[in-house]
Formats: sequence, C-alpha cells, structure tokens
Amino acid sequence: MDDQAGSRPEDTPVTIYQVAQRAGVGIATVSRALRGTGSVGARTRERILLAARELNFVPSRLGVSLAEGRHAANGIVFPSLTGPYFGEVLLGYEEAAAELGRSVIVVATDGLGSAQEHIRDLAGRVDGVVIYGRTAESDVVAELVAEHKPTVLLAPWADVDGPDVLTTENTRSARELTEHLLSHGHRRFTYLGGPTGGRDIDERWAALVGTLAAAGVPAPLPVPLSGYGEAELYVAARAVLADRGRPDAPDVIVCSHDEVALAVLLAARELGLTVPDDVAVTGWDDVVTAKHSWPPLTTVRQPMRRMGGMAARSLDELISGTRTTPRHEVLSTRPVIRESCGNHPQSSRR
Amino acid sequence: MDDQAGSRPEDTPVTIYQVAQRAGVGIATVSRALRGTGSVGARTRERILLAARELNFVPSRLGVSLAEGRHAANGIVFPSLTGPYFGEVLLGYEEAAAELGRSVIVVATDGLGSAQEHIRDLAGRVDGVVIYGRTAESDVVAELVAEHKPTVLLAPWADVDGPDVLTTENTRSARELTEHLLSHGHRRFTYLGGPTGGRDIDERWAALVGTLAAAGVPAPLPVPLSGYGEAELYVAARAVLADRGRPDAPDVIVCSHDEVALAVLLAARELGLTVPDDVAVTGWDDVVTAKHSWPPLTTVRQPMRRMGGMAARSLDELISGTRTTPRHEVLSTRPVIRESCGNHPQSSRR
DNA sequence: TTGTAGGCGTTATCAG
DNA sequence: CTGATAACGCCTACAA
Repeated sequence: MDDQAGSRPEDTPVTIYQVAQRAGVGIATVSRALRGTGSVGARTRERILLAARELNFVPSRLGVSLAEGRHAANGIVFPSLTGPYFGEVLLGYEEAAAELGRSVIVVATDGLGSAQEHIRDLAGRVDGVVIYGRTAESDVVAELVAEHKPTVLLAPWADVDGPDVLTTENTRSARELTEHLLSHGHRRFTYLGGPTGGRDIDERWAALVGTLAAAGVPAPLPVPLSGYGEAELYVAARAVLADRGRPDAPDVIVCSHDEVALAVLLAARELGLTVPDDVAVTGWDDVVTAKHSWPPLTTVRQPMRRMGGMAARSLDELISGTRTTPRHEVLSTRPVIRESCGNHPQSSRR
Repeated sequence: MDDQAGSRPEDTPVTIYQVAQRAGVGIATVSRALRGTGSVGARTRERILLAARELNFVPSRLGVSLAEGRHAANGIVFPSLTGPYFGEVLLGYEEAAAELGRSVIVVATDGLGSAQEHIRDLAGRVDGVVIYGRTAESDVVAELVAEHKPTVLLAPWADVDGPDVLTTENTRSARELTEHLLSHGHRRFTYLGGPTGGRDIDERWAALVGTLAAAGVPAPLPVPLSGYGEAELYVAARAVLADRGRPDAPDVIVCSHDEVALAVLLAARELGLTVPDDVAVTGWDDVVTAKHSWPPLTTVRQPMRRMGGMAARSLDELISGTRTTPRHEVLSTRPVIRESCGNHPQSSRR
C-alpha cells in the first residue's frame, strides 16, 4: 500500500539520480523540475514528478545544505532549561523560526562539562545563534563574530561588539516596584538573590538601593544566593526568615527571581508566617506559578515569549542580510501587583 | 590578537585543503592527524596541528556528516512547549543527548500550519526522532519506520509497529488516587477534562469509573474540555463550580491535568469557595506549580525528566544498532497527596 | 607513513 | 528546454 507497483527492497535512501534515471532525464532537470527553478517542459515535468512520487524521493538535507551553503537552521543556547522561564522563551523562538522556515537546535549548557565546545559545535550546524545571558564565554562570542556567524545576545549587555543585543528593562520597573513597596509602609528591605548574580540582577539591585536612598529609607540588606538548586533556595529562604524576633527583621523580602520568591513563600508557610502581614515578598519574571501561589505573588512581568520571537526575527534579518548593523533593543517590563507585597483594600483584580 | 601572524582577510571558512597546503601534506593526512585515526608521523602531526590552529580550522559539519553518513543529531517533536511539562521532558532529553554527543533539534507543532511537513523535514536532519503523543500522524510514523529511521514514541500506544514506545502508568495510580478520595468520604465525582482527550486521559477515566463502580458509588460526571487555552480552562472551571446549591453538586473534581486543576483552584478562589472543604480538587502530572498553589495540589507524579532521558537513550540504542527489536516500557507514577483532596489530620509532609 | 582519487547528494553554470 | 559537469567539504579505501 505504500509503494504501489514493484516494492523497492533497496534500503539506501533514494537519490536524485534514481529519479532522473526513472524519468529518463538528467539530474539537473530533476532538480529544476522539483524545486521550480528554471523552466522544464510540461511533459518532462510530469514524468519527473511521477517518478519522484513513485520512488518516494526526498532530497537529502545534507546535499541541499552543502550545495546551497546554508543550513536553514537556527541555534539557541540556554544556561538551563529548568523552570518555566526558558521554556517560554524557547517557545517564542521556535514559533517564529518555524514561520521563517528554519529548524531550531537547542543547547542547554547546564550539566555539560564542555559547554563552550558544544556551543562551537552548534555554530557549525546552523546559520545563526541566539545566546542567553552569559552562557557563552566572550572568546567564543568573539569567534562567532570573527567568522561572521550571525549572533543575537539575550542579555543586558555585550562585551563584544557585533552581535545584536536584546534586553529587558530593569531599572525603571525596579524603581516602580520599590516605590509601591514603600507605599505599603515597608521600611526594612532585604534583597535576596544578589547582588553579583549578573548584570540584570545588579541593575535591579542598584535601582532598589537608589530608590530607597532617595526616600530616606535605610539601605537594603543584600543576601546573595549560593546557587539556584531547590536545596539552596530552600536553605536561603529559611535563613532570611529566621529570627523574626529581631528588631531589624525585614518588612519585605525583594527577590531576584520568582523562583526565589516562591521558595520564600513556601518556607514562610512552613514557619507559620503570614505573607504579607508578617513579611512581604516580591519576585521577578511573572512565571505562571506566580498567579497560583499563595498568596499570589507580586512580581514584574517579562515578555519572555515575545523576547524569543524577537530574537528569531532579529537573527533572520542578520542571516538574510536584510540588516547589517547590530541592533540594541530593550523590551519593556512592568510590575504586576498581586497580594504578596502588602494588603490592598478591596482589590479585585485578576 | 586573534590571528597571530598575517591576518587572513579571506572570508570563506577554512577548509581542510588550506590546512593541508600550509602543513605541506595531503588532506588525507590532515584528516587522520586531526581525528586521531590512522597513524601519522610525529613531526608531521605537529606541523598539521600547528597549521590547523593558526588557520583556526573547524571541520565543516556538513562535510563530515555527508562523508560519515550520519548527522550526530536527534530530533524531538512536541505538540507544544507551553507549560512546565514539556520543558521538563525536553530537559531530560537534552541532557542525555548531550552526554551521548548528539545535538537536539526541537519541533513544536503548535501553531504550525504544516506540522507533518515539519516533522518530515526534521527527519531529514537527524539520525532518529522522538515523538510526543499524537503529534505525528500515523502515515508519517509509518514513513519513518519504512525508511528505517529510528523512532521512539512517548505515548501510551502505537498504531504502527516498529518504534519504541515509552509510556507512563495511568490505571494503577488513578485507582489509588480514587481510593484515597473515597477514603475522604467523597461520593459525588466530576471528571473534568475527559474522556476523549486521548488514550492517557481515557485510561485514567476508565480507572476512575471502575474504582467507583466497585465501591458502589455513583458514576462520575464526565466534563470534556473545549480546549486547553487559558480562556477555555477558565470558562470550564467556572462552569463546574457553578450551582453549588444543587444537591448533586460534586464533592470532588478530578482533573485530567494539573493545569486544569489549577484553573479550578483559581476559579474557586474567585467564587469564594474553600478547597477542599467546599469542594476537593485533584490534578495529574505534579508540575512545579502544584506544590506552590493554594491549597497545595493533590496530584500524580510523572517522571517527566526521566522520561526524556530514557527516550534519548532508547533512541541511541536504536541508532547505534545496539538493539534492534522495539521496546515497550511503562514508567511508574504515584499519587502525591497534598491538601486539595480533603483534610488530613496533622499531616506534616513537605 | 603518506598521497591520490572516488564517493556522499545537491545545486548551478554553461554549453548544446 | 536539457544534460554534462564542476563545485561544496570531508572521509577513506587503495596504492605507493
């Protein structure tokens, strides 16, 4: 039922030569007929199409790519794939890439011993690469630039000139968030998850510090994390929540990411603390869980999906040569006020 | 600083020929020296290594693949990438694939017009494919089998013979979950999200029906979903929660997935209903959010990450020829009792 | 130990 | 309109 007349016991993939032979023409004509380039006689075309169908011919991607000199594939590099964050970005990327007719190769440098090597390998398989954060070392990025491999950085800055850079806004939203927290009457701030977790996080930290200083409020207490694993988060969360009796115990714990904040929420529950009455908590990202947590988490929304899509389109411009000058774009973010930051009278927002 | 002596203004990628010429040898020797196959004189080798380094030579993947007859890449097909579920599976897959020295190409058939076409294209780029659920039509799977492309199905069954099949256990866990719900005294069951949402979901439905029948409890009320979008879930959740006054209003809403259950939890909160006192709720999957929701969600844990890893390893066996007979594996699952299913006296589990 | 030459599967150029 | 044929970049018998 698959091959109509005369099963083809051969096992090797059908090549253009077999089609050509069967149709009684040269391979060039087959190529032209099949891809619609150049003109082919009507009768000839039909013979070829028929032969191709009968043989179930599928052009080898390797051959095509080699001849065309392009892969028709995009790469993307993440530090990890855990949590909902990266999935969203990847989704947006995938979607846009598919639209543009390109496949997506994913690398998560996570547990990889030789992350940089993997990135180099990736570069050899694709027409362009998107790199999240600081997953690729500067040398590697420099190499990519040197060999004119289109590159987009999803990070707040680049130490190499050449790649596109896509960032999300930190300072302004952090200030707005801080002001909101001040309006709740909070005065003793703890920042859990930084500084020194990277440029993004430090920008938020700086904005927090600045806004508090401007308001004449004591400086926040920085509490860097030892890691982002579940265990580390748990320990850190318990730690910041300890000693509630002390007079300098924080009113509010501002967290570098939602996942940190969620860990704090969980720990608070275990310790019998009420959020936001005993202590307020905020996150950053607005991952799906933020809406479902108890209490619902006040955070800052990042347009992750959109970011992935933009990255794909940016990269496409670079690859197709539509644009040759690097671009630096900042995506806006905005605070999402829910319940973990303090009590809002009769708030009825979703 | 990049190229030490004599910058190379050429723009085209360095080929093995250039290295050979520079080292004053033939390309075959370069190939042997660089990949460590066959023996090469010590001095010669050094000259070659030097030349390669100076030229910054990186073998073209296309060339290598074409010559070797393999891609060193694996594919994976998901219906979507939204939510935490697929991300976890992908993570496990990625990890294992990287370990095995293979790249991963991802396809999400989601918004794709020509999903099957994309899957075919994918197949041409990789040595083997993993397919989640029913994303690939039977014909396409049959094609893959026909052309001997190693294939692993992440689904409860296959209508085509040949591929490996990796499943997770449904019936037993569904029965255990149901029995637990019965032990809470629940008698009026609603099943939200099925049946007819696919084999997995229907298996759970069947187990629910069977267990209730065996206990002499009225049959559950099936409430299929019109879709998995946020909007559809919201509407459905409100609907099942309406009419709390009616005598046949459900004691417990058993949901096909966590995401459905979480929507119900949200809706209940909006309606001022208390879970589990007014109505109990359960999910399936144990996504990360389940632990953070309010109340924490009783569900069934699926080993998503492990599933991805197993798929990668299974596929590798098929590709490498270590194993030639198809394999059918069922991963076990287990209920995770938290608080949304009913009140547990002094339960202090995490 | 080393080099030559054929092959992998297409595309595209250039004469017929 | 069509058919040889030269790339494309590498690997690997085979010969020297």
